[in-house]
Amino acid sequence: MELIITEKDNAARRIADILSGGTYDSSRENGVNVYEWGGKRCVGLSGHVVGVDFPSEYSDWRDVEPVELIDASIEKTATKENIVATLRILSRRAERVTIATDYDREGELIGKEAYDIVREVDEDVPIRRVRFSSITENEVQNAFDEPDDLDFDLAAAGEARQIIDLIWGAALTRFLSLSAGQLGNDFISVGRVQSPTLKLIVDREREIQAFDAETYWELFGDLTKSEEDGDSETTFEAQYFYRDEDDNEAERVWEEAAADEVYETLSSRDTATVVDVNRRTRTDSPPTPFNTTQFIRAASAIGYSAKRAMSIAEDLYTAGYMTYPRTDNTVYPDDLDPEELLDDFVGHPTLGDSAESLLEADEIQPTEGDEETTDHPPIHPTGEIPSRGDVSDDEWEVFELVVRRFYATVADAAIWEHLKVVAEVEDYRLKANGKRLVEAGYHDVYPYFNTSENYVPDVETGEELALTDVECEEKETQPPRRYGQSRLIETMEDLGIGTKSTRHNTLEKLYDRGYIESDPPRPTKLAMAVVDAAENYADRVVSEEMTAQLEEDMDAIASGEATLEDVTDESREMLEEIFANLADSREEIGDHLRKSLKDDKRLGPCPECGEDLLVRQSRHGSYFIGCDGYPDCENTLPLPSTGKPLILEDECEDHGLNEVKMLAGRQTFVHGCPLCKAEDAGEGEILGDCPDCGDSATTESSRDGGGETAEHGGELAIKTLQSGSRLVGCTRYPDCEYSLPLPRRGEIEVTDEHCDEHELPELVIHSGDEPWELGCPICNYQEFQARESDSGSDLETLEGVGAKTVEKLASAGIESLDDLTDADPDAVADDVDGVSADRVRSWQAKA
DNA sequence: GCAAGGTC
Repeated sequence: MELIITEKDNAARRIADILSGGTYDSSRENGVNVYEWGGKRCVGLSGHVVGVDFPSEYSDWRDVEPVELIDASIEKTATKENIVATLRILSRRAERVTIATDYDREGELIGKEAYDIVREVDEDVPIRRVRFSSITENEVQNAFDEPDDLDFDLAAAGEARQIIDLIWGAALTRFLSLSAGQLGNDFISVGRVQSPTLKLIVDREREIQAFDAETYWELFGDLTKSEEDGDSETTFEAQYFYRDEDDNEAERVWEEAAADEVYETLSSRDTATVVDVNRRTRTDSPPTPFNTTQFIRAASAIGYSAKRAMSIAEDLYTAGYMTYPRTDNTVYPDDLDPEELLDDFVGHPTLGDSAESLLEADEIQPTEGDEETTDHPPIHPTGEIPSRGDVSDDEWEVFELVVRRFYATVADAAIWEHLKVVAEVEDYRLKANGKRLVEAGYHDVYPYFNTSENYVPDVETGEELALTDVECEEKETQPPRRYGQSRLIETMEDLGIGTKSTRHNTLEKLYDRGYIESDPPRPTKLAMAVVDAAENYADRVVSEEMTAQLEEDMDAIASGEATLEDVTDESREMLEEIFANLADSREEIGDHLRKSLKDDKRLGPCPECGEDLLVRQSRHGSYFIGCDGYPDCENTLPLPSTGKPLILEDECEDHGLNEVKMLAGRQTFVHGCPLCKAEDAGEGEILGDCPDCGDSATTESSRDGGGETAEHGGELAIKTLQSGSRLVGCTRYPDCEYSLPLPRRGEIEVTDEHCDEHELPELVIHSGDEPWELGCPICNYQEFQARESDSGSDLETLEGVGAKTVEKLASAGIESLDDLTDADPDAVADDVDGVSADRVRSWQAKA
């Protein structure tokens, strides 16, 4: 029996299909698909099925000095146990093993990992390697006709990367996290790829912060050509320009006096003389085939985030509509026949016309990009077309983009005609740039690029044009723009950091770690501090140089010029040096990081004590705003219970607090100034005297001869607790614990109507469509208690048991705590929907 | 609970 191992299930199935001529049987072992035919079995891994890590004695961050990780041993452990187990079982019965993982460095390492697993089971079984760059009949057959051996040097190059990434990443991450006391979920991470990416964002932010706007002026005027018939005329806009010291054309005038002078001259005249007409045609070549980065860029131009674009591409790939979405290749393989692929679209209601028009060309010659790799073909449609009902609108839109990009790569160039007209008024010149799309070429089949024209009429040198509407606009230079996600991914590719499969994930990681926010991403104070610290003490890890050097070293290992040990030893030494310098600065770095973490949570001054108001999280995970002066100042403000708060740059004019946005995926919304919101919600509003300790109560007790509490008379106010729940409580809390419950959601309106009995205002809750009249909070609470005692059940005294659950339990014959303690938990779980046996046991324990 | 790289 021959065992064929591929990198992923999808590849296993397609190879089985090709080699068996479609006659394979499939079965599942340990949840892993196995394809079988004529003495062969084919199984797909899921990328890496083993990973590197330190032995368990290093796993407690506080017990281990980060520097110790540098020389710690490194283990390989199974990360996909079911797949590893399946591989072991299948290897036992194999007489030959063929490794058919992807044809790139990481594929070689994944192949080596499979090799090691097979070797543990069988020392002697022959193991060979096949390589193909696309899973097509030809390529796969050829690869299996000419099998090769695993390239252990290439795999070792990949292993060196794993080791270096782990040691540097883990040691520095732990150092920063420990120095700032940020453990658990909020650790401060550093890595060879994420940190240089973060530095890109931080550097741009520094430029923006250091930017000083400068004022300049630009002048415009309308030129009009009257046609010969005298009836029609054409007006177009022209802009003033001059020659700067380097003899380049410049439009911006930096001095107001100079701008005024030009303005005066231009507006005093009503004609301008054409002094130059320049006409040229420009060829606009069709775009090259999609690699991952260019695909993400194009998808982002039509509104998809990098993450969303990749996720849709993944789905379309799995469904068989397009090729593998993770590729660096921009050159179609020889065995892609463009005509054949176009044929697949002929007759399609929306995609057919373009395909048919492309097929009319005499010769079809696809464009090529600069990068030709062996791993996968550029992203292109497979020729399988989903029906509109099979895919979502988003999926269809992305699919159409991929199809049309393929169309574009086999289409003709477009031709533009540019017409530049220069007209003179005394010594001042005005220019107009016209452009016209003469041949639409590929734009006809790929409508994603801007093809807007700017019409400038045909004029001749010496012609007089009417000059009107001269304007002088005062403008300011703008700071550089933040990188957008797709621009970042492109820049990462240019710098050689990350891979086609990981770049978009790296951005997600930076969001998750609290380093960047919003889109385009803006770095947090923490991010600025982390980059600062790394620049000062470990600048290698925030520089793309580290990757460039690593690539060189990996090439040396792959070619046999160096060994894995040479490279990793040298890397360890460099990190040792870094730690030698870090040792004395631990506290200083920690202080800076901690301060920055606080800055990221700061909203502004507390209105009660002047310290800072900070976003905090309760033990239950809900967010609220608390004062940095706590426990001296107990001021808190509520935040909505949905989403994660993001502090915006905008400040509230009334309170000087930053506004807050709640991030909750599609339900994201701007909450605004939390103090305004709290005031709107009636927060802190005094409703009346406290019945337990207020004036009216005191009056009664004074009749009894007491009365010493008169000056401390408590009042009832609306309060929001840290957990987000609201209540009417006494202002003398904690001395007086009187409280009444309020609903968790909705805005509370305090009306002018008062309850006769309790002299408290009636409340109305606004949530959803219908306002709900809660009435006097005391009456409301009394009614609630009455209902509860009516239900006659003591079950509701259990934590987490509401009226609905009581009803459900009653229908199963459980009407009291006694019934519950006698019941069999499993039987209750069977009878009552949404109640587990464990939950019943926990009730029984409490009861 | 660390990295980056595969894959889902």
